[in-house]
Amino acid sequence: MPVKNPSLKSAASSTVEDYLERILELINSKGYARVVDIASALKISQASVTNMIQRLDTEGLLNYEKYRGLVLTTAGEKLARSIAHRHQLLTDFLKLFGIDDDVIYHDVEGMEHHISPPTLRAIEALTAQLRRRPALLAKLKLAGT
Amino acid sequence: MPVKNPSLKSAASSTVEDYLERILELINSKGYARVVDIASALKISQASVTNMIQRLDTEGLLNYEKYRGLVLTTAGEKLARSIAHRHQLLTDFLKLFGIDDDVIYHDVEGMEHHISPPTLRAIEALTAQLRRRPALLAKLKLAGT
DNA sequence: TAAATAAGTTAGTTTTAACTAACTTTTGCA
DNA sequence: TGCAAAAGTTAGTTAAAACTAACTTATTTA
Ligand SMILES: [Mn+2]
Ligand SMILES: [Mn+2]
Ligand SMILES: [Mn+2]
Ligand SMILES: [Mn+2]
Repeated sequence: MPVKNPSLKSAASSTVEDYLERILELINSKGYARVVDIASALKISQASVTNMIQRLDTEGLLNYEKYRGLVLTTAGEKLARSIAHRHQLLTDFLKLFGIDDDVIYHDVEGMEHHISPPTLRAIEALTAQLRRRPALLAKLKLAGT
Repeated sequence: MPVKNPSLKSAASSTVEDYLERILELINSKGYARVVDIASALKISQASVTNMIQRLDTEGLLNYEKYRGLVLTTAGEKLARSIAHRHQLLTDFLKLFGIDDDVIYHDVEGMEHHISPPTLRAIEALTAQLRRRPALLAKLKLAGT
């Protein structure tokens, strides 16, 4: 079921979003993103990664030099950052409830691609409010046992 | 990106979940689910629906008699109900924030397939608590302008 | 610095879930 | 009752995104 995702300006597919997210993460943590590391982070083959990188280059989200390496373009970095930010907000929200980190990661990794800006803003504001209400959160955690 | 969804006993794909959800909805509203109505609800071709119905029959989620009609099996109905319930809980949650109905529907339709039971329980409990705190909700709605 | 290993690429294949076109069955109505 | 329209089915095609196998380029190390 190809559900269109209008949540970000340049409507990228879930797949593209996950690649960009991983690439930015690798650049932030080690300074560069190699094919082999992207592949291992996404648990897919290097061949698939090469293929996608070439596509992202074509789409202007990164510049790629064969066999050498890649850098995100301004557009690519901006998009990657918004994807990472959305992931973080959703994670922060779910962390309020004492859900297992693995479960949170799994759920966020799937749902993030389907959250529109209005919904994300609501969740962000809600998270901020809930953080100021430990009593309410305590009640919720009890309910979850 | 084939993200496995362990959120329901018999791990059905997002696609299967959407079909079952539509089928149950049609049965609830008009008493039966025809190929042509499932197709129009999901905005896909009748041929695709026929194909999926045959698959769901094979998988034991419904009984299908060619050219005649279908009924959900006990397993199929149980699964469909849990899918519908999850959809409802997520909708109830997002309705708290004054998000447009269209946006809510779109987001829920996508994210529902990636919400694990613990996350769903947390959201359910949170919704119940927030309903008792109109002041907090009012504050959130202001933030969203 | 040459051989071995690691990394990256290409070509072709697979899977899933759509699609269209042509056909069959059922239903509704003159 | 029979025929046209609606509904449903089949067969073959397409597209996205994965895969494997074989190949090329780069890096490491003896
Ligand atoms: Mn993510
Ligand atoms: Mn993701
Ligand atoms: Mn739904
Ligand atoms: Mn859905």
